[in-house]
Amino acid sequence: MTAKKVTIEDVARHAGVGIATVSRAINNAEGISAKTRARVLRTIEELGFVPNTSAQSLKIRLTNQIALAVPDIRNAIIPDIAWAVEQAAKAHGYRVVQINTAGNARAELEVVRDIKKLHVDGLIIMPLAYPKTLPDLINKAGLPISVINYGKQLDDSLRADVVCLSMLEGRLVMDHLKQIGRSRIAYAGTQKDVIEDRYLAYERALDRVDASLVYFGDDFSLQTGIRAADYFHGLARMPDAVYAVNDMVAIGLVNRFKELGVNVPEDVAVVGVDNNQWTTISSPQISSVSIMGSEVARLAAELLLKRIREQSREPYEKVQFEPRLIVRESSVAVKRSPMQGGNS
Amino acid sequence: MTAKKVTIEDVARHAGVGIATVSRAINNAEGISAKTRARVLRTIEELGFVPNTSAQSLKIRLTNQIALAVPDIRNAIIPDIAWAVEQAAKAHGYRVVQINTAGNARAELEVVRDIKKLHVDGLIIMPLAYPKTLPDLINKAGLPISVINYGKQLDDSLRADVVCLSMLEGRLVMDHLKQIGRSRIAYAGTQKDVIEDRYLAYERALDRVDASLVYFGDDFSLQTGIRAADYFHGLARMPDAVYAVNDMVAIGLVNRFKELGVNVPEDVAVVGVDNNQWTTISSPQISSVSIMGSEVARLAAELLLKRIREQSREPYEKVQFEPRLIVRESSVAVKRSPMQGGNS
DNA sequence: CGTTTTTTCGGAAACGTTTCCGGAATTAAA
DNA sequence: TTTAATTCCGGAAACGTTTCCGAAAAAACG
Repeated sequence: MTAKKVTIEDVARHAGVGIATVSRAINNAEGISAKTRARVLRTIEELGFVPNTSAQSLKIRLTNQIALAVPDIRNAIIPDIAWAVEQAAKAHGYRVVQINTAGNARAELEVVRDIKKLHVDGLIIMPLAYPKTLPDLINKAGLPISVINYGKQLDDSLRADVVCLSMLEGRLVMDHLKQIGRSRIAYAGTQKDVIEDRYLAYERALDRVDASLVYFGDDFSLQTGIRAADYFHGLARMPDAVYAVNDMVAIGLVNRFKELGVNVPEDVAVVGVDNNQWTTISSPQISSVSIMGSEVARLAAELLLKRIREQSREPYEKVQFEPRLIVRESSVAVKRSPMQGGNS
Repeated sequence: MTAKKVTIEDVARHAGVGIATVSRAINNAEGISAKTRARVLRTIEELGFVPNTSAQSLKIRLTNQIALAVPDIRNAIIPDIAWAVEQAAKAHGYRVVQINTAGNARAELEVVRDIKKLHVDGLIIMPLAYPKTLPDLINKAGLPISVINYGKQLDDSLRADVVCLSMLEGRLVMDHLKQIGRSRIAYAGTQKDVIEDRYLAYERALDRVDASLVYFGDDFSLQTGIRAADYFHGLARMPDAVYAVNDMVAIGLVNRFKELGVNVPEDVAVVGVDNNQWTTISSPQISSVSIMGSEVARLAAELLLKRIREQSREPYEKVQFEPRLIVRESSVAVKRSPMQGGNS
C-alpha cells in the first residue's frame, strides 16, 4: 500500500504539465505562474510525492549533509558540541552525520581520507590523536573542513577553518593555583600528547617539573581521577594542588581524596577543565575552566556552512576563544594547617 | 588542484576497459577476471577515483544511512544510545544521521513524516512526547523504523520493531522502598505523561497516592531534583523516600537534601533510574535502576538493519528488557531515628 | 580440431532529478 | 491592430552510477 514510488513524472502527467514545471514548483524557482504552482503543489500533496534526494544530490552536487567526527559522543562536553552543531546545521537545512573516532589515530585519518565516500558537503572534525599526517590529508581533502581544536597547536597554513581555545587555558589554572599559595602542583591527565596544550601549559608554568607529580592515566574518566588520587596519596610528599585535565578526572580525584581523608582544598586544591554541570554538584564544588564547547562548536559549524555556501577557498579562519576560570570550593584560598609548608 | 572530479568513465578509458567492468571491480562483483580487476583497481588508485555516492544511491535505491532521532543528545543515557547505535551501524557499513527532537511533539512527528526527505534507509526513534498521531505516521512511513521506548505502553500492532524496558522498572523501585520500611514514598519527575511508565508504576504500587508527594518539574535535570528537594522539605510531613525519574534528578535531590540537613538515607531514601556513572561518585552513592541503554540501543539498531537488509515486513519484533535494581547507600535499610513513625 | 559450455567483457538503458534552450502564450508598447 | 518585450512552459540533455543482455573470448569436451 504505502511504498509505490511516485516520481516527478507522475506528478507532471497528473497535473498536466511538464516535469520541468514540477521541478520549478518544488524548488520555488521562478518561471512559473502562481496558479500553476498552486495546482502542481496540490497534486504533489495528493499523490504524496517526495523528491528523491539521491537524484537531487546527483544533479546539484550537494548533499545537504555535513559530518561531525568526534572522539566519543559519551565523553565530557562532546554531547554539547554535537548538540550545538546539529542546531546550527538544522538552521541552514543541513543534516549531521555522526562519527566517533574513539580517539583512534587511524579512525581520524580515515574519516578525512574517505570524506568523499561520506556523502557530505563538509566535515567538522575534533581530533584527539592528531596523527602526523592529518594536516596533509586535510589539505588535500577537496571538501571544506572545520577543525575543533582542543589539543594541539596547529600550523597556520592548514587549509581549514580552525576554532580553538587559546593556550591561556592552562595558564589560568596554574596562575590561580600559585596565587592561592600552592607550590607543589601536580598534573593528572591522559598521555602527555593527547591533550598536549593542557600539559604543555603545566610544564611552561613551572621552573622545573617534578616527574613524580605528573600522573598519566589511560583516559579522561572518573577512574583515572581515582587512580591519580591513590597515586598522589602514596607519595612521600603529596602535592598541595592538582591540575586535572578535565572535570571527570577532577571529580574522581576529589571523591577519592575524600575517602582517603585528604581534605580538599585544605590539603590539596583541585581544578578541572570543562566546567560541566557536575562541578557544582560535587562537594566540595569544583573549580573549573569553562571551555565553551557550545560556542566553539557553533562557530565551527557556521564557518563550515559559510564556506560550503560560498564555495570559497582562502583565507581560512583561525579563531581562538578565551577560556574563563570559575573558582569554586575546591580551590579557594584557605588558611592551611601547618604541614610541610606552603609556598616557600 | 585537488578537486577535478574523476568519474568511472575516466577510469574506464584510462584502464582500457568498459565502464561496466570498472563498476564490477569497485563492488567486487563477479564476471571479471582477477587480472583485469587488479589493473582497474590500480588505475582507480592512480586517478584517485571515488565513486559518487549520490549516483550509487540513485541506482541502488539504498543510501547506507540510518537516522537516529533522540530527544536531546546531551541528556542522561542518550550519549550511550547514540554511541551504541553508531557502533552497530558502522559494523554493517552504515552511517548515522543524528537528529534531536528536543522532546518536541511536532519535531517527533516531523521526523517520521518527512523520513523520505532524510536520505536514509531507516529510522531509529526514541520518542519523548509521544504525540497521539505518531503511531499512525509510523505505520504509513514506508521505511523501516525501530522504536526505542522508555516511556509508554505502545500498541502491539505498531508496524515497527520496538525495544523497551518492561514496566517492572518502577515496580522494582517501589517494592524495594517498601521493603526497607518506607511508607511515605514520593515521586519526583517531569510532567506525568512524559515518561509515563515510570509514574504509572508509582501509582500502581500505592493504594492511594498522596498528591502532595508528587513533584512534577520541567525536565530531567539536576535543577529539577534540587527544586523537588526544596519542595519536599517544605511540606508539613516530609516523605521518607523519593523515587526519582532518573539519576540526574536523584543526584539533585540528594545534594540538596544534604544542604538542607536532611539525611539520606536515614530520613529520606532516594532511588534513581539510569544507573549512570555519577551514581557511584555521589555521596552517598545512589541506588538506581539499570535501564541498559547500550543494549537496548544496539538491539534496536540490529533489528532495523536486519529489516533493511531483508526487506521484510511482518512480523515486527517487540522486545522487553528486564531492568535491574542496583542498591547503594542512598536506600539501604537503616535503623531510623524515631521521628514521626516509619511504616504504620 | 570442431563444438559446446563457461567466463569475461562492453554498450546502452535505466535511476529521478535540475536546468538549458527554444517556442508558445501573454502582456506591453506603438 | 501589429509589433516588441516579457513571462511561462516543455523537451531533452545532463549528473555518475549499476545492471541487463548480447557478443567475444576462453575453456572444456568430444
